[in-house]
Amino acid sequence: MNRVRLLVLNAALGPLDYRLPDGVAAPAGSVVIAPLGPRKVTGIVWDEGRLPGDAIAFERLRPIVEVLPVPPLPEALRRLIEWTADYYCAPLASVARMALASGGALGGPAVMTEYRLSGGTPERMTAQRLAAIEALEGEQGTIRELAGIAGVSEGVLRGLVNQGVIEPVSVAIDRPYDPADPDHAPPDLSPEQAAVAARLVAAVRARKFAPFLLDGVTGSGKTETYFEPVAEALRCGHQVLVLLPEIALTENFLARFSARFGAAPVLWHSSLKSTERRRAWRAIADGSAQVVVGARSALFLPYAKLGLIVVDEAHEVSFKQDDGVRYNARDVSVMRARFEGLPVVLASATPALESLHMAAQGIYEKLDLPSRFGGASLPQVRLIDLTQEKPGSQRWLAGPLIEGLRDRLEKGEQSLLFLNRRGYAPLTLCRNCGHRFKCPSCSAWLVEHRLSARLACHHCGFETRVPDACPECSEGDCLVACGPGVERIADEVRGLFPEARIALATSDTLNTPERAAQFIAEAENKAIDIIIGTQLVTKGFHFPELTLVGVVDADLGLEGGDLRAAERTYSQVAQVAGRAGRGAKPGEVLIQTRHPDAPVIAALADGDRDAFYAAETEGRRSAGAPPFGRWAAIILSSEDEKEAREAAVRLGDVRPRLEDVQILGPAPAPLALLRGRYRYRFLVNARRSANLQAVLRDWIGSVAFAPGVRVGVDIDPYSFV
DNA sequence: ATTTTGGGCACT
DNA sequence: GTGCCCAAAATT
Repeated sequence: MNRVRLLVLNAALGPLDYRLPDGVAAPAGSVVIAPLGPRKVTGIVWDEGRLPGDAIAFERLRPIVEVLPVPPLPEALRRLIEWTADYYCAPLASVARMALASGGALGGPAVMTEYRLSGGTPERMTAQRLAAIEALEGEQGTIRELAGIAGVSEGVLRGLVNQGVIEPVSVAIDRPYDPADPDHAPPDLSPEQAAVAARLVAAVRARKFAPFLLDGVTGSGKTETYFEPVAEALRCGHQVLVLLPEIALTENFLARFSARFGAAPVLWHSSLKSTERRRAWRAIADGSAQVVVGARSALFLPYAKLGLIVVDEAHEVSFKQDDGVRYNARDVSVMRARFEGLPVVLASATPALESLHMAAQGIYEKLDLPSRFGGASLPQVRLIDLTQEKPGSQRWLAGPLIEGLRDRLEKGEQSLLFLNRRGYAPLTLCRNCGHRFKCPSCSAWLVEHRLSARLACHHCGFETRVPDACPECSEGDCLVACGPGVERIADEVRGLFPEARIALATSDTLNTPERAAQFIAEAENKAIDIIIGTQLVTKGFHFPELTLVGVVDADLGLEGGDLRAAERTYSQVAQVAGRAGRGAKPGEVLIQTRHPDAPVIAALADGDRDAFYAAETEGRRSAGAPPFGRWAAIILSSEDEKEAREAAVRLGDVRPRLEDVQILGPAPAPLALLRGRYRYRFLVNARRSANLQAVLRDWIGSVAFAPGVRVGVDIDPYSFV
């Protein structure tokens, strides 16, 4: 019986049965077009018996329209899609959509028409035609290209096409990628690196599930080390996926990759143009893309013959996707490796507590790189107690930090100031009436950006010009900036050291690969004295002349009190501190704080990572937080405040009463208004004995919500907004 | 999600 | 009866 069950790519529809026309084959995983009412939808043929649904009489089934000319999604990927949907309480269709992330690639190889001589002769020969025929011997290209080669007009060639002297040929638009050579430039590894590399190379050869935690201090050469198993996978003819947290700033990584393998990797990220996306998707699906370097969305692509996954900077919170399907690419990577039977390497200088716990349990194999490459030493860390060393009014740099900057300027060395706050000031108010500038569709202040003369909401992208007068009281020249952003710190540094060459490094200033490359080139050529940056500068950079790192406000990340605040602060500061002293000269790190005794800050000062992890582990254990228990957030949102509140109350009324699941809420979410939607939140804490997902599905499924209400489930939430 | 259907209601 | 609006049902 040629009946197939389709997973249609529409989150609101269940699985649907169709008929396969006689003579049409569509094994599980095939991507097809099916009729749905008057429309057509894309669907994936799913394994028999794995999608629930009542069998419809065969006579009533409509036939599939078309089987698309792409390889069927492999079995391991189908299992991964099922696991992800189940674990993160997301619709299967939403997860499957991520695998088919390129609509354009599904239509088959994109072709264009080129032309070449057919060997015939025209009825009427002219001088120009003769010249063209002689010049084009052995050439092939578009009419425009051939006209250029032959030195005749396009009209002459079109005439020859009409005569059949020049014939059209279809060629694929998507050119193959340059091949990567595993033996292009083998590195000179330290014995420590070589031992780790050898272990990983052996795992690649074995080609079975093997999770590794590569724990290496900043500057230990993790990248060069994991390039060796990448090379081995290439020798075996397998594909490699390298996940990076921020694809925006990969210049440094790409340069190192090209130097090692003699070719650029295949890139995958959300801002690929549709033609690049199609080319990459097809190469990934047919196996010709050897090494894919991508953001988290590259994880669900249909690799034809994957042999290794590397998650670099695996502790990074940006691996947690917070819109659409809320998955953690670090965790899903391990699951993909399990379904595919592959080694997976989680690399980090400050691993997530969960990862260390898995290693301690023997589930992950831990590989250590405890010393810096080339004999460089780890930087000296010193705290500046802001309650003792007070910066001036409307100033944010304390005396010792200013002295440190002056010292480096005099020695011709570089400094880096880190503050994780874009813009000039996080809050603007009117001195006259106290009006505060607030986003119209979020409960958040507007952040002043002087470089663009705008007030911007960092949550929804709302922007407005900085007004001349207060919109509330109409008083002119009355706006006051409150608090510092990196732009304001740059102003302060400029005032202190007018002669210093200063660079702002934020997602606003380094928003294109060209600008990022230029920044890196200038920093490497010592054309910059002081770098002032956000989050963006905490990872990946290697500037040998950088000897001072100043953390402007180490307490910033501790505010808000979310579950991972301490860990995030620790890894952020440790990572940015790791930028110092990577060359021959030793580095120094100055951390400004109002809480020098807080366990995180003290651990950073002492360089005592184990103490921090031990304290954090105990905190997590007593809070029932991962890895000892599990958290989930449920967000109910609606454009109508009352509708959202009523939905939350109704859900709260039918909450399950279970011994091992505790439910807090509903309460207005920390961002009670986001992008024009009012939000209420439940927090769910479950012991490991509970089947958290099943409890949530039953609970939420028992309530019928108003049409305007959206229900979002966030398993293992990171962002608590 | 998108399209079709059908009920209720005002108007001719 | 007819047109119109909105909610509910169906889509395989």
